[in-house]
Amino acid sequence: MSQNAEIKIAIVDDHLLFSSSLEKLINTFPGMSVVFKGGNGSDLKSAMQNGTFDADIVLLDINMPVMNGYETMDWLSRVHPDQAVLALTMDDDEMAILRMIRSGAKGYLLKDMHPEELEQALNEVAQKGYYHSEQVTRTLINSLFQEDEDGMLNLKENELKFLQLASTEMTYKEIADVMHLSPKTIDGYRQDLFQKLNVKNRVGLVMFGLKHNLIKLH
Amino acid sequence: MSQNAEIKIAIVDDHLLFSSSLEKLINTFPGMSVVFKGGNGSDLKSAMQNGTFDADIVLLDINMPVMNGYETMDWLSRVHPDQAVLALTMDDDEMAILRMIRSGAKGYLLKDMHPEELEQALNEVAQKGYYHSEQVTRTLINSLFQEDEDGMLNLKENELKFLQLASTEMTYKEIADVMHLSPKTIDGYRQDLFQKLNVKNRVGLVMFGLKHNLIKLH
DNA sequence: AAGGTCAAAAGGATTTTTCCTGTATTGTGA
DNA sequence: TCACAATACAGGAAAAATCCTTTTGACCTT
Repeated sequence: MSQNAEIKIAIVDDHLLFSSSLEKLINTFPGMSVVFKGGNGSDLKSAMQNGTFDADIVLLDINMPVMNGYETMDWLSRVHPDQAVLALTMDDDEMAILRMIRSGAKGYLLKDMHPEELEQALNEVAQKGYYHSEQVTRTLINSLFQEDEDGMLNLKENELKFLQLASTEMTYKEIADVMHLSPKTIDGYRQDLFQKLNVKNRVGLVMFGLKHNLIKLH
Repeated sequence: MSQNAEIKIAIVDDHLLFSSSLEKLINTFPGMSVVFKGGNGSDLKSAMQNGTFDADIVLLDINMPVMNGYETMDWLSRVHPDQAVLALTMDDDEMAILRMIRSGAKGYLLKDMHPEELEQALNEVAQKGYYHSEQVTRTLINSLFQEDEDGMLNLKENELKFLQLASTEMTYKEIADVMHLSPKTIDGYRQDLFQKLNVKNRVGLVMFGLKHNLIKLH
């Protein structure tokens, strides 16, 4: 992206009204234009695989159906590690921010930000390669002082799956069946997670999972 | 609002990026313009009490801090019953829709709608006084065939309080203490709610409460 | 080969949740 | 006043969840 060329933006967000509106807004920013809109990660993936895709910056929503922001970010950092991506979401949840940054996002934006800040963010990413708002920076610094926060992110495959099943009405025995594991193993996961996430019971587990977007509201 | 005058729109949404973007979009619709933006119900209330407010249609988000869509709608239908309001939100939750319609909203829009549909909705409300998308209409018709849906809304004071406490890590005995009731009474509430809401256990209760905005994510 | 780590699983016990049925009290309309 | 519904509460028991400690087997390191 040379200094004088237009900055080309892609928007990936399942709320059509939002992405269409955002497109209008961005098109009013000098030197920028929206060249792609998609409703989920799969749309973006298809476009990139078609070869028709050519955006400098991807604005990526986190909460989407089909292929959400995390999955999309993971895929991008594997297949197109140089693609600049700005995560764009409603909540300033600490783990969500950390997870996206870790997966290679160049910045993290909140939907209640000021439009001017968006313009600034897009320009900075185009020039400097990254952008972090005060808000996000504060969150990141915060996390440095929480040594245990680290353990929270690192849920293993099975622990995450269990966590998600724990938010259904299944008994642990039924969860064990579904996961093809012994009820005693499930009990082990449960116990580990209680300690790791600092909760007292299954309800605490569910609330934690929802708060940190590990569980969807079925 | 005469036939040839501009339709004046107010947007109430806590996500500044969204409301600013939406403003740009709406301003591209012929014969419409945004005359007010607010971040929550209180902003709207202040503006209307100042007398400076003059919008034909209010686009009202439901999930907002400080004064949310429900509270705002209730206030509006008391103090300004003739103000046309379109609820605008992310989720197509049945109870949310019913609650807004009941409070007097002229229509219910989803944030993943097509921009053209928004234009159509705004025009219809300006002319006919109401707008209901197929999606919402379907939901409403649906609710007619669910006789018990009504019972869902009608949670008694204590049942609601219990439901909210059930989403904490307290045991039922502790909940009983907090509510100054016998554990056996709490057990009664639990049993009634399980049946009324058609869930199997406490996790189901919590998920139901969250889905229908009876419980907040602490 | 010995030692260490890790995931899966088990034994065994306690607490909590869940279920079903039944009672006492109170207010309310016929 | 009597019947009825609603609410708070109780007894008793089965099922599920929770807790704590150990074992097993696979894999890796030294």
